[in-house]
Amino acid sequence: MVKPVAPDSEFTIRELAHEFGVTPRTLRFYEQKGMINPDRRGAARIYSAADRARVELILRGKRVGFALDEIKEILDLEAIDRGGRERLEPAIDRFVGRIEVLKRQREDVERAIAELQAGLDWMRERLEDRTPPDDVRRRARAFEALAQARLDPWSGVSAG
Amino acid sequence: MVKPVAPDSEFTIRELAHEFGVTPRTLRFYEQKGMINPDRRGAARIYSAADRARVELILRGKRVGFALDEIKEILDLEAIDRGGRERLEPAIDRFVGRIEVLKRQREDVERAIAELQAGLDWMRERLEDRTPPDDVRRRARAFEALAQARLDPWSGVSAG
DNA sequence: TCACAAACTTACGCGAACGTCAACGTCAAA
DNA sequence: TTTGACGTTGACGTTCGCGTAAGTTTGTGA
Repeated sequence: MVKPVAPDSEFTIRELAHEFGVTPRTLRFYEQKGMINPDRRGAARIYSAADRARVELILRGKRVGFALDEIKEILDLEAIDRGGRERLEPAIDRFVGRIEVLKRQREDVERAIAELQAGLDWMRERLEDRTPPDDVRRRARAFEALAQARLDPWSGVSAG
Repeated sequence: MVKPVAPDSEFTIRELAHEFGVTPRTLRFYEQKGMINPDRRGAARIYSAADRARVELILRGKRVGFALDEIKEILDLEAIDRGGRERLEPAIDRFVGRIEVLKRQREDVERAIAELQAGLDWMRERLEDRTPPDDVRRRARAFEALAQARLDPWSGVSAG
């Protein structure tokens, strides 16, 4: 899925944009924000394998919900490293924080998948014009309750 | 983490907003978009347990990257159901699509966690003023390469 | 040498998701 | 009765992540 490329590879802006399914404008925008800085051949941008890798990380970062500024911070690890201990320590803290956010995100994604799957099963039963079997009903209960904007009395409420 | 509440619970806008870490303005905004419609006591909004559950789903949907309009569609499952087959089928397709997106996202999150963890280990070794051990170096290699914006010749490139 | 595609810069625009006033109503405590 | 705290409805402002011209330059093939 992620093609490895030779480290001496070079790409035009259009090539790279097309590969990642974005527009050239997007890559220029990232550059303007200081997230990448490709070499120039004349005025034209020429992207290296490292630039390509950075773009890849930027886009994955976006997909998991990070803002561009946050991704930039991650990419600036090099500068942090050269800055010595006083810059390294808070950076470590922020990294730890980000990882925690991601772990929560992982749970959210799991739950969202389960919820959509429950709704999906329910809809499919309806499509077959059947009354959903009990297990499907159970899994879809929360979803159905949401859809109907009402709750059965105390259904599924565990004490505590 | 997610408190279950009695189905006859009621909440003011401020209570609910505070519980979920948003502002009242946010809840009014969702209502204006037709995603919730709490009862009124006079002019004041009064939120039920079902409303609360919907808000919960909205916010989780947001965290996993759905747009509000998409979340609205999910919440409108009831209307879809009452719409009969011709509305149900395309809705099922979109649900399937959303689930696929989420599964890809799950992979992205895993990779992002691994990357940040690699970067973190690397930084911690630097902080200890030690040369990171080989395994850490290996895991952090891609990250370090990004940070330094250069790549060792053909490192880790599996022929393909 | 000319044409033409593809790059460039500059700059304004836009939709999403709220924030932030402003101006007003309501209700309980002092 | 006045003072707040909390609620309401507009309506405009803001930030993010680019889209979209407009006009210019650069490079390559005929």
